[in-house]
Amino acid sequence: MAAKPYHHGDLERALLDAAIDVVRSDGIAALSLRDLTKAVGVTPSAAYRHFPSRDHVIAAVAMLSREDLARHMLAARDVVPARGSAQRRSVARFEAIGHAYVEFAVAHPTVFEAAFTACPVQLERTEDPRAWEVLTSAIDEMATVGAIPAARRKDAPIIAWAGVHGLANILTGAAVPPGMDVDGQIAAVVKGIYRSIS
Amino acid sequence: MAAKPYHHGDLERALLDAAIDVVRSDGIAALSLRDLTKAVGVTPSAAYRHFPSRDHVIAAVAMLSREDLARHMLAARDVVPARGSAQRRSVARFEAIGHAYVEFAVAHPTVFEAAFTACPVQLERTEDPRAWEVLTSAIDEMATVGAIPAARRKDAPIIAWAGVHGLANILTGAAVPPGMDVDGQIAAVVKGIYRSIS
DNA sequence: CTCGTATGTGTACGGTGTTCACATTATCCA
DNA sequence: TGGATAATGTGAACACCGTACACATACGAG
Repeated sequence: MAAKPYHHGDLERALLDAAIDVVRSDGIAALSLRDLTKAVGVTPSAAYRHFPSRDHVIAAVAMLSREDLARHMLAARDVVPARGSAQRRSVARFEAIGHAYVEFAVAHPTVFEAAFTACPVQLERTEDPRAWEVLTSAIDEMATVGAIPAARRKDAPIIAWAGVHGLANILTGAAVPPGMDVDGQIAAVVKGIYRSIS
Repeated sequence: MAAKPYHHGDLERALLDAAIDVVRSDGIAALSLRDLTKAVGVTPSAAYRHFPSRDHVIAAVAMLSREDLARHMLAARDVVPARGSAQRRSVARFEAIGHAYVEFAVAHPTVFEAAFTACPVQLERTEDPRAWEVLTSAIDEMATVGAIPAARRKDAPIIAWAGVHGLANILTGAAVPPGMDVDGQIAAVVKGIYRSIS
């Protein structure tokens, strides 16, 4: 094995992995190109062979974080038991998705923050799962099965999205008193959303 | 008049004003101490006589932005006509507050972003209006007048807050298609919130 | 009037993103 | 197989940033 090959092999992937580590532990604001390249054992300039600017790597980890969130939602949805009526089951799947959204944010606040960070650079989107589509498809399920009235179907996605996204932002914000019943508030909001669209 | 007095007079206020201007035009991320002090006509070090660090001025403009938002909500609430039943009126005031919250975010996205920016420094709060209290007091109004059932009063604040805050975050985020009916979505969410808590 | 204190200046340090000429390695084509 | 050519990493440099510290200046109380 060569002690230090001149070429790294897959520097882009290594930089993104290091970036995700930084985001997980210290948040997206602590992301520095120089630290990343140092962690990977490479010169700062080397990063520019793979990313046009720091904003582009931020955009990349934001997209990866969003996919991570979407995967958590899918996993939570697919784990609800297939018992009960079709209506009750579709509602249970929808509520599982809502819980997963907020719980992911509470469990990994820095990743959630990174996922929706406002970055001046836009990335062409991939084919990976997106949270919005997971949520709307669950709503479509409820609609076709009759768990929510057809008249509510049009506004249901934005109502549901706003509810879970808002709660997630609030709970990941600074001022969350230690004694607060987080699970209770999540349940209240998710139930409230269903009440609003049914 | 002295051309350039050695002492500025009220540098703290001047720095905050300049900071608010920067946030309004370029967002909180573009806030630089050196730019601020240059705009005011003073040396960078001078800022440290009034703020311990850049994070403290960010925290200060965040607080000012939140107060700005709260004032908009109050103004919108106090402008609803005093006609109709007490119940209808309390609901109209509540809905006006919700609309004002989201519309402020859409009209001044950079200020809204600054208002809820996660800053590592905490400021002791002032006696100025706070959005959360404006919203909960409107809910209390509805409850005492009978516009919403007493059983829903406990969870109503977090449901309402999550809804408007989430929608505001979504609409100020990057991907808002140009043809989207923003006003329609605001109305849908505000109506949905009331449906959820009534 | 004088002295202490508040406020602004000048200079400097370490860190950052970014650029560019150059060195090195991989790849492909004759 | 060998040699051009593209891909990738290096090193030094630039401009900018937040911050610290010694010093200069102005205000206010006694």
